[in-house]
Amino acid sequence: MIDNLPKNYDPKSFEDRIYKHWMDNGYFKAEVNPDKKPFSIVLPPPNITGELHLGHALDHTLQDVLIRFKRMQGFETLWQPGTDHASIATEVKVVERMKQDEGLTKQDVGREGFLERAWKWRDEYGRVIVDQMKKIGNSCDWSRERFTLDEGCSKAVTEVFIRLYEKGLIYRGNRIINWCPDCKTSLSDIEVEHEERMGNFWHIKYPIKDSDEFVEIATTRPETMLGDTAIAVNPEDERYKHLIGKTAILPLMNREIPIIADEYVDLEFGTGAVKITPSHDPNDFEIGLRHNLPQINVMKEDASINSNGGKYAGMDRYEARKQIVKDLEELGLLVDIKERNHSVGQCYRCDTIVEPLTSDQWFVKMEDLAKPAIEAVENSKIKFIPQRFDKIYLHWLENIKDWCVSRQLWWGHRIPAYYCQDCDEIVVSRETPSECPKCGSGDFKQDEDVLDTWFSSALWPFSTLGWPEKTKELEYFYPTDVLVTGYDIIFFWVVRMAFSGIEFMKDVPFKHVFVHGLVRDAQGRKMSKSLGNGVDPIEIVDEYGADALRFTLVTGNSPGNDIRFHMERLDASRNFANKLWNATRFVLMNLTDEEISYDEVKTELNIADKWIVSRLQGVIKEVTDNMEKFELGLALQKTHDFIWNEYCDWYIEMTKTRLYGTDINRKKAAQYTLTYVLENILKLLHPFMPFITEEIWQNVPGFKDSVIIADWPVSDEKLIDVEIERSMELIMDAIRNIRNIRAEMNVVPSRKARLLAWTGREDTKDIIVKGEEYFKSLAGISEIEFVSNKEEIPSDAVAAVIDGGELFLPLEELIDLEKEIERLSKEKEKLESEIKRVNGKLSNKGFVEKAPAHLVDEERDKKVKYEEMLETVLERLKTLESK
RNA sequence: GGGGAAUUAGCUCAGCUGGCUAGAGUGCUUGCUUGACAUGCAAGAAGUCAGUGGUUCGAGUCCACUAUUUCCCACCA
Repeated sequence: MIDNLPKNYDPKSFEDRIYKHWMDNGYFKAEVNPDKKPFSIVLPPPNITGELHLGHALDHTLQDVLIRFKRMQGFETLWQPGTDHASIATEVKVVERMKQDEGLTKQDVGREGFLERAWKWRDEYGRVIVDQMKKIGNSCDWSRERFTLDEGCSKAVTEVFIRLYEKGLIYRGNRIINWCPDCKTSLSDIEVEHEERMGNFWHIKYPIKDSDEFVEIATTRPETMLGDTAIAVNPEDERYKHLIGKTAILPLMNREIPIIADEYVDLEFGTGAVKITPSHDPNDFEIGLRHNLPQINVMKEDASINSNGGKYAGMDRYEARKQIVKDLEELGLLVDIKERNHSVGQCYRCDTIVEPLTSDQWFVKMEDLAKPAIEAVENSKIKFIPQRFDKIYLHWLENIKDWCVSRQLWWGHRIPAYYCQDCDEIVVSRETPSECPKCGSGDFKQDEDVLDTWFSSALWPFSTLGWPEKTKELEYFYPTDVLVTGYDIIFFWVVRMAFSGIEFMKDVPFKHVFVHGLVRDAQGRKMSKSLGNGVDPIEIVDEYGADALRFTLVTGNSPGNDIRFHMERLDASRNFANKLWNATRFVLMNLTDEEISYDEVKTELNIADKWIVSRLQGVIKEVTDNMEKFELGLALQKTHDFIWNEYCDWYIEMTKTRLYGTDINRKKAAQYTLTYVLENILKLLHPFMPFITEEIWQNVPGFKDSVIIADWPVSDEKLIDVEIERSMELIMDAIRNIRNIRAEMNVVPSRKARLLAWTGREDTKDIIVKGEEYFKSLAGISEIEFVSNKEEIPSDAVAAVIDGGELFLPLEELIDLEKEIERLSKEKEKLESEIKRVNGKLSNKGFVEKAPAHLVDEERDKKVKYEEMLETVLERLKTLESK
């Protein structure tokens, strides 16, 4: 007897120790190894803005499962970890902290002072994040940890910027962009979140010059009228045709603006006349270009009105709006105020309402880059799982616009563009240029702006492997095998990695994109700080263990779908861990140090041994298939069911008589099989529940090294025995039947009963003989007696009808006739409905002719079986009712 | 305006390419201190697979429409 495990599963007592064991042995380390096939995943680098949440835990668990699976399969696995500097998000946080702790602003401390604080922040949170990932069990190669703002990544960013610039794919221009007045930076289109809101639609009339006429326009943002430079109408609009070419007077500013015709204007919408503000509306901007209209920007960087706004200069944009409406009203130019639902753009980091405005920015030209990225998905070089996401990806890329990549921030990669202070020349270069190619001046100033944070994450799959150097890692591990990420960052990240990888590596960055959903709270709401409904994964690990958390996240989750997180499910997961723990304890308590070989026991293996071994092979095959197809939830569910229902509930119980018996050979067969199956169970479960499987593994004598590096099991066809499985099904079915009778008849568990078996077929008899010991140990049977003539059965016995026979329990005084009739009637109804169903199928000519032969045969077999059983039941009912 | 997803037991969800009597966890009912586990064991009740059509020998699964919920995308001022 080996008794080295405590009675209850206590993850805290071993998880940290196990993780250290893995680290000390270098099991996570990836090497370039030409003798092995590579398998690589890059971790979506978590933002250093804070601590990890359940969404990360899900994302990381899925990756760890895949990596561990492949590692066991013998691949050279690289899970490349790292963190993201998250330019704008982190800058917002650092600014907040600075204000709170020191009462200082960015301007107070200056660029250098700010960056100093930001790096401090990064050191702090970078460490926290890594610690949290370790707690969850992630087997990343920590020796390769990277940061998007480290030296290597920065070098890659500069290189990419320069190469794109030289290719003409990056340009600087004055365009309309999204401006966040709070972060005081430009934003790309996807960094703006649109929300429907109720707002006002102000109808304003503009006087026509040299006329008594007015033209009425409608706007949701009256303050932008300060920058109006035209009025546009549809050229086909009969109402306004006569005004085209005339001049209107812009109220409040008293500026003369032309009335122009443009197809863009919708006759049906609003008044059919549109005020044109090229500097503050993307459509107006386009119209302005078409008609050579001047651009008048009326806002400062905090969105207050600038000197172009006349008497409103200095006012906040909403204050100005109020005043403008009031002034218009006083002038009698405000015609109407209507309520209207319209969409408002907000900054994705601070929720401030974004202003579109014209500004000098850097852009990436997207058309040429998008094309091959579209093709990569179209011809399946990149496959989305589930597939439906390729539509989303394609739609986005097909409608892509140029990407504004400059940000008026400090925390990030500074743009490698230098401006000659003596002429207007721009030089894009790896380092500060010494001489202006145009005027010869040596006086340069680097662009103040930094790059969009996604510019650097786009390079992650190759920048982390050493690009632009031609490293052996890059050669060996690129392209990565699968990218695991949430659907919410397909646009931000997946798309950009795709076109960057294709452009600079001439190959896709990943072959599969395994998409998961968001983790929501029990009510289905997004977890967020402001709602206070976030769950800290580390608290869960402390309370339930990392394995229970991982189990909870993987089960009940299918690709691409959100999951609701119910704390109660953690109990179930923990209970499963405890179950496995105790099953192992049972096995260990019944082992000796002596090693048992297969040859020693092979002639002693009985029906139960052969059954569980056969079933194991089936499970191995199915689970492996599921894993290969990214069906991780299914794989885990099947492993769980096998362990609990088949191994624990049936097989372990079936070994007890032999383990407690005196026949040493029979005992050894059970010990051998228990151990063999346990070993395989631990392997199958390890990717999902790495800690408990490792802890158990190392406590079983004879299990070599660590389960983390054990070979993934391969299903052995030779060990699959359909006949045995069928026999065992019959025995288990009979046992359930007897248990059911005993429960319904309220037979006390301690009361053993004789079993009288009548069998119509020889094979059924054989099976019952083989299962005799299990009827005794699992169904409370004292002895089995076969009868050839039903007349010998006492009339007060209770019957269980099985395939090919009838089992009688003579319970004498305990029998409740009515109850027994009721029970059998239920049985009868069930059989009748089954027979009806089977007959329906078999009498259908189409089914018999077109369905696969084995299915038809199966139905025929069933028909015979059920009809036999029904006959027996009817007979029995007749006997009872005559009493 | 366009696109996607969801709708299966009281609750939370699986159900992969159409083929056993539709499953699990949890909750519920009943009985168990059975020498691994009460974080457990055994037995049980519980489903019109949202609705309507269609394809098929066969539909929870495929197609169309409808309803409800939900997410994403979009420049209608």
